[in-house]
Amino acid sequence: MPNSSEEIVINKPRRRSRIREAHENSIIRAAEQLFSQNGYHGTALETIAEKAGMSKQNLIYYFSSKEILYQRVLRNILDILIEKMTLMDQLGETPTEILTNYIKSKVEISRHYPDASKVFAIEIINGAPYLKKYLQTHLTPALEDDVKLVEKWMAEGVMDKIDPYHLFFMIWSSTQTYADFSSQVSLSLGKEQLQDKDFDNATEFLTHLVIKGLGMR
Amino acid sequence: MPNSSEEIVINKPRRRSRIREAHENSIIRAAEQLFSQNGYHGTALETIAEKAGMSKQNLIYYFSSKEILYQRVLRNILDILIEKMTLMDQLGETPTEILTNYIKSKVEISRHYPDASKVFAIEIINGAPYLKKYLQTHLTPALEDDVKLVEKWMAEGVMDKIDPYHLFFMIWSSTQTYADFSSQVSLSLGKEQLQDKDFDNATEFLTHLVIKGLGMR
DNA sequence: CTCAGTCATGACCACATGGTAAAATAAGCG
DNA sequence: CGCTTATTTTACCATGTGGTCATGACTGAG
Repeated sequence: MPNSSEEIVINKPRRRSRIREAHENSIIRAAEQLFSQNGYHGTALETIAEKAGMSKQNLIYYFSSKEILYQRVLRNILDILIEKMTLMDQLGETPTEILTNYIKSKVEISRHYPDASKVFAIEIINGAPYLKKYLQTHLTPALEDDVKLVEKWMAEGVMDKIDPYHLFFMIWSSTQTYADFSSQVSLSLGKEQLQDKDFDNATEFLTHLVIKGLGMR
Repeated sequence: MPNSSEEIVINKPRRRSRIREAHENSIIRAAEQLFSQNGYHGTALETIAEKAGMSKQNLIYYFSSKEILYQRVLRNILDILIEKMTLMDQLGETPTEILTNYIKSKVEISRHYPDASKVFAIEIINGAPYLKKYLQTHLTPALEDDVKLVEKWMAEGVMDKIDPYHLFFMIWSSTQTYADFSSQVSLSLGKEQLQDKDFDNATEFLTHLVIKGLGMR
């Protein structure tokens, strides 16, 4: 139980000021967008600062180095991805429902966090220098669990016997493509930008393909 | 009709010397690898030159600017991609055979040109600043033809009625992922590097999924 | 009011890097 | 050999940019 207020307040509570919170957010948003368009080295701190509405020096006040800012951007999207990355976390009773919701979740991420998703993708393409360790400790174990679950389903005869790993690779890639390769996708569809309807169509198609392709239901 | 030989030979034939050919090749190889790992801005000309075994100034002698070199790298992989990009070009009599070979071709590209594929991917992620026009004039029309072919198959009842565009997006993304996201894939599989067997498994899985998922055969 | 800590700006610099200019050397060819 | 063209090297520079330093302005709690 807390003591009387004036007691051992050695470390000042130093609450995150509202200004700091707001500015860090706008910096991260700006950084996501610029990093995703021009890459890490192709983006100048001054450009980010400008987009976030402040001076470069002020930006450095909030993020003491470019690398730290970059890692923060990566970390942000990773938290989102990890959270929805596991089959277990999906609502649904039957395997079909679970898989359906899994696909849906991943398309949603592409729809709502396209810039961050692109930064993540580039990082992976570059060989995941910053993320390798984190992926090993967080993503891989979660994937193992999911694989086991799928194998259980296969043993129970509710789906075809296939290589579960490649199933996940396929779902990851074909859902993320609506963020990462959106320029190619929208170009192919003859649109300036992807609409909600397009994401829905994607979800529907992928669900159909996976469920039927695995002989489920 | 040509006159006697010594007359108007203003433009010398100037055949591509063997040295030039060889050096340009090694430069492009080095550039592919470095661009794919560090991006355009993250790669110094001097680093490329070093990897190609020559001085920076000599590299500039062969490629007069960094941008020109980059476009050449892009152009190279694009030519390969475009060549195999169309369903029409696939061998095979039946729709099933054609689709199977299509998937196989695309996985082969990921297997054999991983670096170039990554450079291409990053370019698309960045919004395809250099490629937009080229994609519009070359890729989109080819895709349209393929879509029409698939629609014909659907009309003939040999496959389920689905959105053909998303089918192609799915095939593109899930085959390219074995090049672009190879670091994540190999990490997930617990390997240092992908083996031939992994590519074969991927092909087999994707083929199964697509053929069965579309109700073909 | 005041004053510590937060926020913001201007001046500046070290350094990497793309690119130029010119001179030197090697290769092909009559 | 002698001459032209192709290749390579040496020296150099202009620019962009990440980051430091010192200083000033603002703000809220006591």
